[in-house]
Amino acid sequence: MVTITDVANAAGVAPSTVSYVISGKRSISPKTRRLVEESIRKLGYHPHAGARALASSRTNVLALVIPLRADQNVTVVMEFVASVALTARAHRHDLLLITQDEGPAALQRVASSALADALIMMDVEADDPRVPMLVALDRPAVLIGVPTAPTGLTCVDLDFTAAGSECVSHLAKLGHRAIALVGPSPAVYQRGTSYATRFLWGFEASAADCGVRVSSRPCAHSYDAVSACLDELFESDPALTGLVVHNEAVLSAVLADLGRRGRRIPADISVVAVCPDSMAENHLVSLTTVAIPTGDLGTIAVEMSLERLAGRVLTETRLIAPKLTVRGSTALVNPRPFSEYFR
Amino acid sequence: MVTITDVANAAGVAPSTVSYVISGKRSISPKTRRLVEESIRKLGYHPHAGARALASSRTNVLALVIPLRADQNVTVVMEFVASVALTARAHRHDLLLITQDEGPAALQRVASSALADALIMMDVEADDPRVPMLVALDRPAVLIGVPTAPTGLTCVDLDFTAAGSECVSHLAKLGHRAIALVGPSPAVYQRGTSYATRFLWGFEASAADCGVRVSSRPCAHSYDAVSACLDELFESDPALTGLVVHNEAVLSAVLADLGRRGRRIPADISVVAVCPDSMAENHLVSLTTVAIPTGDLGTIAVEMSLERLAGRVLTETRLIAPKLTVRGSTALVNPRPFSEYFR
DNA sequence: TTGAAAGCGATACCAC
DNA sequence: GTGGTATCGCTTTCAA
Repeated sequence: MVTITDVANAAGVAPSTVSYVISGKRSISPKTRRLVEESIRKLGYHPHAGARALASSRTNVLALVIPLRADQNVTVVMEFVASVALTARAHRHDLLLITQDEGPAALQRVASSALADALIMMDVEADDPRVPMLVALDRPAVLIGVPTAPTGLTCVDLDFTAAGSECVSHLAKLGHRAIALVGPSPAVYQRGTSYATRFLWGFEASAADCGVRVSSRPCAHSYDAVSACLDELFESDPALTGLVVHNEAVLSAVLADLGRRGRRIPADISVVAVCPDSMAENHLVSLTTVAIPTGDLGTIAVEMSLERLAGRVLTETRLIAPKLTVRGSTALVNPRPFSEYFR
Repeated sequence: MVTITDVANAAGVAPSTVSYVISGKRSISPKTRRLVEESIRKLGYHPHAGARALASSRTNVLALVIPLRADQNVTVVMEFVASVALTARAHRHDLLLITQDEGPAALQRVASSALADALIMMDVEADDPRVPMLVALDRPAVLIGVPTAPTGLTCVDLDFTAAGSECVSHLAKLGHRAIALVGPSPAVYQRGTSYATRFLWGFEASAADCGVRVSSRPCAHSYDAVSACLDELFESDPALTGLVVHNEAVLSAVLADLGRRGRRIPADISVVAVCPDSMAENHLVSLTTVAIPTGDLGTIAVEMSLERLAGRVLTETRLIAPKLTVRGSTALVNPRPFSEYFR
């Protein structure tokens, strides 16, 4: 193993000088710098992470806590992980992956054993037992999502309330007067994962404002569940012409089932999907979406963590404004045949 | 911060004794053990990971290198990550996530700076530049996938050749005589990711054996690409009655497009999907699959890494036998109307 | 602008 | 069965 002393010897300087060349924490003569940098390259020196952590109480590692549920939207999680990983690396940090199922104890463990400098946690539930733990910990933490009581933690998320409104008002502007929501799986609501409820608030509030009739159902991810969900929605409001799908996992099943029912998109029914933009073109119809900005969320989460690590305390809940992109799955409402209204 | 000395003082023993209680590397009297364990609990002691790594040259961290491409099968990656994470934790190890785009240098960095004890790498390409790097490193490495020259590295993967055969022979047994393969995206073939070619070998070899006619096309993940791909396949062989889809990302698009063409599954066309079993029920039709055993692969990869860390050298390429599960998307070939054969 | 040396918090060897 | 202590490789204070 190549140590800092090896480098120092090769360059004919003291170990501390090598350390300062690397950290840039004091001025170094150009000549010394060149000498040291060359030795580093020549020897292929990489500082020992453990030794560094021990001496500096900085690991340069961020811990990311992710959900591993099957009923979960995999794409969102993956894109988010990607974004966090890339941003972290851009700031010379590495990523430690923690799975949610380990619960609060894992956070404790990671923080107390100095495995990471800061924690980023996805998929926060309303009354999440990990939140008080995070607060008790001495490390900076950033939440993706908004718990009932953020108690000083930094949060970042899509403004799901605004997103819900946006979906309804877009459809309302196109003349739709009966709209339904295919929501996340029942389990998501049961856990009180806040984005589900926040979206629903916006959805319903906007419905009142726009004077449209709305209904909604959670929806599990099996095809049968999707089919049953649509059955119920159409039954409760046969005049439905607009559908909002806030459940990435069932998107293609919803589209397939609408096809099976002979409902053409967007001629018979308009569909707005809440999902990452990267999914918009993978279906039979190019989808009008309200984007889940996975990339931005990841980047911001990392940058907020680093801000806090740098001592800048920002007790902030940052909600990102939704962006709706019109594509091929929404259109002006199609006046229905006379007969359908009076049967 | 609670240190080992704090615990030692609280228990009235030497720090080394605490260390030995924790590691179990020498016998301890029941009384001392109880005393120490109590102090540990009471103080909430967690050993400092960096200090431990420095002293023992073990980090208890595994590095996992994953691909982040959009054209990639997200579900497979996620399930695999989950399995690796869980197995690692079960063996008291943590997981450091490395993204593939950082290339060979990242592996070098992680190994040389002692960030992890061993490396697990997914999505290995035939002539992967990271493989020689991995060989040069002093750390154990396990590959998911099989490069052209494993040069002593431990590899584990589904036996994709056998999987390809299995798909064909299942369909052949049902009487299908014209079968097509919707393959991974062209990019996967271009990169020489070996599972694609291995599957194709098995697919074509078995076709010869079973006396069936086969054709195949790679397929990108946009709906348009899927549609074009099916166009070509049906054009090159209008009598097609069996379809094998070795591309999880386009599965639902394929099914949707078959629907659009008026081909019923399995009445008009049988479909075998190569994907994790967890995806079998999410579609309009319950899918006959050859499972990608993400869970097993992850578990085995971790256990092999730990074996090598324990000094047991197993220069082994382990291929897992495919398992085909019959569900609702394959059926006995449907004799086509006379007219279709002669038009 | 540079060097010497005292820790950081564990592990594991050597004694007893 | 237990304790003392050198050691791991780096950072950072103090001194020059």
